[in-house]
Parts: sequence; C-alpha cells; structure tokens
Amino acid sequence: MKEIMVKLPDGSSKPLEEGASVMDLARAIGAGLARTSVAGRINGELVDVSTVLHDGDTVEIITEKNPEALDIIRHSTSHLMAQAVKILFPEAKVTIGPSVENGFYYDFDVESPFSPDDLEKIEAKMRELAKAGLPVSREVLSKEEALSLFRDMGEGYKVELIEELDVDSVSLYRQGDFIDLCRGPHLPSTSFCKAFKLTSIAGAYWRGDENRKMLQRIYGTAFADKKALEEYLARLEEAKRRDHRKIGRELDLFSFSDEVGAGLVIWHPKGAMLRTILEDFERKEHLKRGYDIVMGPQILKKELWQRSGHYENYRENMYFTEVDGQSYGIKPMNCLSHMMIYKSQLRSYRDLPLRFFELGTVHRHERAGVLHGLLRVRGFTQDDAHILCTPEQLDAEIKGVISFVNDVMAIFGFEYEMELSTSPDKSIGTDEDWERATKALHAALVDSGRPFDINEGDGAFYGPKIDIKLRDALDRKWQCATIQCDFTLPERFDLTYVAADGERKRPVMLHRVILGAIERFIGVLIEHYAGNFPLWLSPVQGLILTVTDNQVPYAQSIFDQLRQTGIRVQHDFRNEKLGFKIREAQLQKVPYMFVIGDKEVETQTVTPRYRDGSNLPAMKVTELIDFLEEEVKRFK
RNA sequence: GCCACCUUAGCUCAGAUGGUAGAGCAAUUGAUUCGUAAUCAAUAGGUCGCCGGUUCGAUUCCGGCAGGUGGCUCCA
Repeated sequence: MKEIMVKLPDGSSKPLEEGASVMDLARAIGAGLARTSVAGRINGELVDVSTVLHDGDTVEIITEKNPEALDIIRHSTSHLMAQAVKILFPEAKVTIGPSVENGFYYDFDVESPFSPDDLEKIEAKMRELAKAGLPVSREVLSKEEALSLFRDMGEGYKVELIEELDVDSVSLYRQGDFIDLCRGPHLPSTSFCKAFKLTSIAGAYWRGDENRKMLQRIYGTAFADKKALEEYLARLEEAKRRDHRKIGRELDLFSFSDEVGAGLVIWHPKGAMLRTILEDFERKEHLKRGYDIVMGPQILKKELWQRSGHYENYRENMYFTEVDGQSYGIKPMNCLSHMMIYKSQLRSYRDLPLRFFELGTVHRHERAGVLHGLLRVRGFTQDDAHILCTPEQLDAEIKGVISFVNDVMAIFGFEYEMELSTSPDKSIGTDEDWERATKALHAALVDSGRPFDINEGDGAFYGPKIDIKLRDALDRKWQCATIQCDFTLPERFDLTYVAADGERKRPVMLHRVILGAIERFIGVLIEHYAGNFPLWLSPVQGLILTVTDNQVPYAQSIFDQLRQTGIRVQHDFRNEKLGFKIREAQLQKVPYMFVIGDKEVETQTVTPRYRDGSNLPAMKVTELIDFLEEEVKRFK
C-alpha cells in the first residue's frame, strides 16, 4: 500500500495510507479526536471528515470545540429538522435551511402552517433521529441526475435551485431516507446533534421576494453541548429583562396608545427629560463642529415634494393634508427646507462647506407589521444635517462626520458596525460622480482605522452611503448613523455656487445623522444600559429620602439647594419605612439616594447611597454638588 | 403589507368544555414615625380590545377591525 504525507497546522507531517480520510487522520492522531471531529480543513477549505486526503495536503481537524464547528453543527441540525418534518409531514416541500447568526432555520412549503404543538412533535422526532445516529453521507451527482432525482421526488424548489446553478455536478447529503441538495460540509452522523431547540415559527417569502409564495420558516438553535445551549437560553432570558419596551414602562419613560395610533410615541416626564438631555448634548456637539442650527416647517406644499422626487418615489410612506384646495405633504425627511435655505441667496465657494443641522421631526407611514417599540416608529426626530460643499471638500467632510460618530459612540460606550453600500443597478448620476463619492467614503472608512463591510449594490439610487449599526439586547442590528452622498437634490433644485473662476458650479451634498432617530437611539440606549443610565443621562439623578417626618425641613432645604444648581433631584418624604423607599428608588434605577436621618440633621450632612448598594461617607451639600458635577464630567 | 400567535383591573397573571370573573403588586383611606430592596388593615377598581354573527344566553364559538409579539419584505 502506498503512503502519503500530510501536513498538520503545527508544521509537523503525518504519514497515512493512500485513500485515508480526515477521519482516518483523526484516528491516527488519537487522543479521542475521532469522537469529537466534526469536519476537516484541507488546504484552507472546510470539508467532511469522510473526505479523502492527498499527498502534500495541509490538514486541520475541526472538533466540536472549534468556532467553525458551530456553523456546521447548526447547518446539520437544520437538515435533521427537515428530515423530521418530511417524516411527520410527507407532503411538505423542502426549500433552503442555512445556519444563521444565533442558530438556523429551514423554510418549508406546507398546506397549513405549523402550530406550536407541531414544533414539539418535530423536536421530539429530531431527538429520536439524533439518538439513532444515522450516518450522513455525501454523494456527487451530475446536474441532470440531480434534476431528475428531485423532479421524481416532487421537490420543485430544489429543482429551481439546481437549474440556476452554473455547474456540471452538485453534491447531495443523505441521512436515512432523507436526501438534500447541499454544498456541505456536514457532521458525520446525526448523533453529533446533541444540543438543539426549536425556537419559533414564522412566515418568510420564497427567495426573500414578497411577490412570491410565503413559506413556513422554523427557527431553531444548536450548540456543541447542552451547557452551551443552556447558557444561550439564559442569555435570551436576560435580554428580555433588558427589553426597552419593558424598562420604558417600568421607569415610566414613554408609552404608546392605540387611541393615539400605532408607532406614535408619547413621552412621559422622565422620558422627555432623557430626550431633552440628548438633544441639548447634540446641539452643543454640532455647534462645536461648525454646524448651523436651522429649522423648517412640518408641512410643505405637495409641489415641492414633486420637484424633489419624493412624491414619485416615497408617496406611499407619506402623510398628506389638504386645506383650501392646496395639498401639503407632512415631511418624511428634512432635506427640503435645507435646500431652500441654500437657495435663499447666491452662494460663493467661500461660503462652503455649509452644514445645516436640524433636530427634525418626521412622519413616515411605515407598514403596520414593521413597527417595533421605539426602534421602528411612524413619527420620529432625526439629528439630521445636510452638508453642502465643493467636490474638493468632500473627503474632509466625510472624515469629519466619521470622527464625529466615533466621538459620540465612545461617550456611550457603543460597539458598532460600519458598512459601505455601493452603486445599485438602478441609479442616477454619472459614473464619475459615483466613483468619486464611493472613493471618498471608502478612503474615510480606511482612514478611521476600523473594520467595515462592503455591500455591493446596496446604495441608495441617488448615491453611495455608509451605514453604522448598533445592536439591541437580542443582538438584532439597527441602523443608527448614516452618511449618504446625494447627486439628485442639488440637481433637481439647481443648487449652485460661484467658483473662484467665476463659473457657476454644482455643490456636492451629504445627508447624515449621528444618532439616527432619537427614538431608536434611546431604545437601543435603554437596552445597552439596561435602564441604568450614567449620571449625566439620568432623568432623575438623585432622590432625597427621609427616615422619619422629623427630618423633612432639613431635607427640603437640601432639595432646594440641589435644585438651584441644576441637579435633577426629587424627594420622597412619605411616611414609609426607609427600606421601602430605597426599594422603590432602586427599582426606578435612580443613581443616587440621599438618606437623611437625625444623624445628618445633627451634622448638617447628607449620606449618598449609590444604586449598586454602596454607601459614601456623609458629606456637606457643597461637597456633594462638587462630587456630582465631577461624575457628570467624567462620563460625558 | 404578508405569515403565525396574542389581547381578562394601572402592572404581572389566574379562570370557566357558552350561564357576565379572581390573585398579587400599584391606587385610595386609616393606623404606624420605623436607618439602607416590600409595616399592618380596610376600601375601591373590570360592558374580559372594538364591531358584527350564531345562540334563550357570548368574555368564552365564528367573522371583521384595532393594537401587540416573533419573523418576512421594507427601513432611521
């Protein structure tokens, strides 16, 4: 028998018999590897453990512990689920079933939708199949053979998928009687599916196209072992506790009312305070960076929306109102009045860049099914600005916005993801415009030194953009900041400036937001802090608590003094036990409680208690004021 | 907008295979003056989301609508 040599990741070599597979290598290495190996990596490519090795291959064994294994486990678990579904519902047609960020899903075409009971039955069947330890084998068929196989099986969706593949042959995976089209790799046996749970049922369009059939999607999650699964489920529970809708009600920040309308936020005193703090912060930061604060009306004539193109492209999402035969559009965006400000006078290149900033409240008729707490609403306020500059200034302006975003996100301690979206198939503007703007955005991203993804073809029709996404408690991504180049509006509104040579030129325009929508940002912020806002953001920074009625006059004087310095303090002088008042303050997540008993009255001090339960030494009011102001500065 | 599920007191939730409903917390009143996460007692609170249909009778069954939850599509 001929011998081959394979290289291992540590640089050593291992002799094997010709025809040996990854699994044979695992056995040769020993140390129980054969039991935990889920896949291999040959010359950088993930493969099944059954894959045959060749002389000179570099091979890495992927065990359950490797991070790469998770995707394979989840993908194989989705196949296991499809197998269970086909056994229980033979008439179900299979479509696709990939692994996703926190698990997997599989889409089925079934006559009647799955019920929660069905989910339990499917999960039980999966456990049975996993226990049976069915070997999973790979087969390669020619495209024609595969097509006729799936046609015979009546699996039209698979036929459609294969027809579109530009290949001569395809790979299939078989476990028991179940066979599925798949690139792989997969676990060697269903017995490797040890820790999984089906989590929800949802509708999903075939191929993500809302004009095509709605399929039934089952979501599930899977891990290498039970412990990891339990930990994940516990994290989900914890995330539910951080849900901004729950905390918003508990802390009395905001509400919605079906009498008012879906997606319309009602800000209660503490929520409105939080919002006001953010807005004040924003105004200051924008002024520091050379923006001008502007304001426009809520409604603008329909004709103006026709000129901008919104009437043509965005009318479905707009609200209109008509008085005296004149139709007005309620603004869904703030750009138009900013355009009008630019046009209100003749502009010179010396005036540029112009940066118009507006905390602009907009209304968009979002489709009913997409509304989600504060994260997706119908009326919201953007920290919106439009920058008008010369083409030569574009690079510096984009860099300026990115560093603005960086600074602000650092203050809140947010991790974020940046994406560059480039020219879509349908777009306006010259190739030269697109190239220049895309290059400028790209250069600024590179310059920022942070990682970013590129979404080819995902730009707006009017220009390329950078999107910045934050995550909520459940790890869902929400777009907040965005920087968009726009070639249409300067054109449609015939914006010009007089260049140094006396010629009229077209300025370049950037739309940008930093927080995005204040509503959405606050939603994410609540989940980020789990309601424990840092002192500078806390609507109520301190609460004065008396031990008995005897201390009320002194406590009142402390309250007045703190109020005078602008500290957001409230008091609880009720005839209740101290423990009870502390409990309530604690549930309200108030950063500081100022306890005042006979001791404090006697020494003319205050004893602050932080919300983590720790007590600070008693101090004079003046010391307390300095202490609080120091803390505000430190975190902002 | 599409698919599934949900809607009982301010909040969290029980409940009856169709005979108009409860608990805890909160609220109100009284007592209690008590130093670091719940003092005790009493009282009040609901056309069981809304509108139709079936029925002697509907909060319960059926249909429509509204609102919500999880997804899909779309998006700040």
